[in-house]
Amino acid sequence: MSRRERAAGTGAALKQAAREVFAERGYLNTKITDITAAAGRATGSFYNHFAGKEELLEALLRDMLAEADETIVDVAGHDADFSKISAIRWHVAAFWRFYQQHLPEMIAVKQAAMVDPELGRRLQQIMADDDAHMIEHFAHLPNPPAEPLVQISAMNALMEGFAYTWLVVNPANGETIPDETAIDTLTNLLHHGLTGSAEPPASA
Amino acid sequence: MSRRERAAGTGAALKQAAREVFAERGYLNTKITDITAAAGRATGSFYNHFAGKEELLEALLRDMLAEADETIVDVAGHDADFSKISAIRWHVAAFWRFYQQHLPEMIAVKQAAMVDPELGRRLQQIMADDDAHMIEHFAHLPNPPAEPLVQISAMNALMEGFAYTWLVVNPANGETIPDETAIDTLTNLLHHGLTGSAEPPASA
DNA sequence: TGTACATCAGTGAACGCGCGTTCACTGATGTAC
DNA sequence: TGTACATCAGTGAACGCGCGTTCACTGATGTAC
Repeated sequence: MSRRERAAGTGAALKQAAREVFAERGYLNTKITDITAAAGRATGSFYNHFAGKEELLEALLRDMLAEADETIVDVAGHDADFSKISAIRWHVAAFWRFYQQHLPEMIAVKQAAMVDPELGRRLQQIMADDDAHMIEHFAHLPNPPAEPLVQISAMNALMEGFAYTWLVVNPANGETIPDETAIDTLTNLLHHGLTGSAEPPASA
Repeated sequence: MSRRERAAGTGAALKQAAREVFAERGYLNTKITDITAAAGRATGSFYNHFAGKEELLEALLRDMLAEADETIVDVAGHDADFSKISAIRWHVAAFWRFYQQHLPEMIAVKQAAMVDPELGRRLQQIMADDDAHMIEHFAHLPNPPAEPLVQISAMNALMEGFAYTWLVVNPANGETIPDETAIDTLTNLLHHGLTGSAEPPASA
């Protein structure tokens, strides 16, 4: 095995170990030695690969976004017309799946941003693309909101907070929710809430 | 000045200083010496009053809840019928005001619970009363939700996340929102979202 | 009311733990000739 | 292909900083007589 391969392997092992340990006890409660121990490496090895915990997190986020960019090719089913409940459900489901797949990163980012506002600001920059994407969707609503950014922040607050509650906090206490219930709940709230819908209730 | 008075004064000064400094740089980033310095006392004085930062936070929360119990007497305008938008608005406005008034505690609790799940669980216990209160409100809806606790968690996620964004994060970047816009946005989303309303859009 | 001792809130320097970070060392891979 | 040296990933003990916590001391209030 070449040096490069070995180093790449250790780097990957550290990242994978970090994901596990972040999911288990959170980002802020994780020590460097927790990560190296979980990866089965010596303490000092960590610094051959990352300048610190924050840089490792940034690497994880880069991986995540790179993967997301690849996956986004299969956007079959994407529909920009948010007046249709199916379009909203599609976005909600995509978000829910993404959050599940990247639970360690979601937890870590939330905790890190809370302690380091500068990081929070940088993340906001990255997410601005998504916001722009959402604004377009809002254009299809029967009565488009006067301040779409406020609507979007509400939408994000709802989805992220709900996902954090039901995919992080409650499971730790043994409470879970079926994916379908979660997606239905969010979809319903957003559909009626955003459209100010005149449709009849979904279920009698 | 008697000893008791002096001690009470220092205790109050420490709590007040903690509130200021929590609001300014957050709970997790606050050192004991930050609090004592802001209160104009010596480091050691802190431990005459609190066993540590967490106990101080608990004292702040007790104060907050005690105050809330007193204030709750003026519940004029309270209406349990959540099918009416005015009832929802009243609750949203009360929440928004409460969050503003207790910003330091809200920030601190959010951060502390994130690092200490046990504290999170205890807070959940305390908030269970509010949830029960909300469930009653849901009974008035035209189509009461099958799982009210899920609805409530969504409602809480939305309100808390939105308040945190617009009262903590965004103001730190110079972005603010008028209270009325915030309350309108939340009210609208919840009203239509919860009722699955058949009412016409609020604004043409 | 006055005096002598006890108690206590407050002080801030010093202590010590936890943990991030470093560094001299090892053994294996890469390179030069 | 073989040998000698260079480089580098990995190791883990040791170092040192930051910060929570302690503690001997001070001066003022409380108590006893």
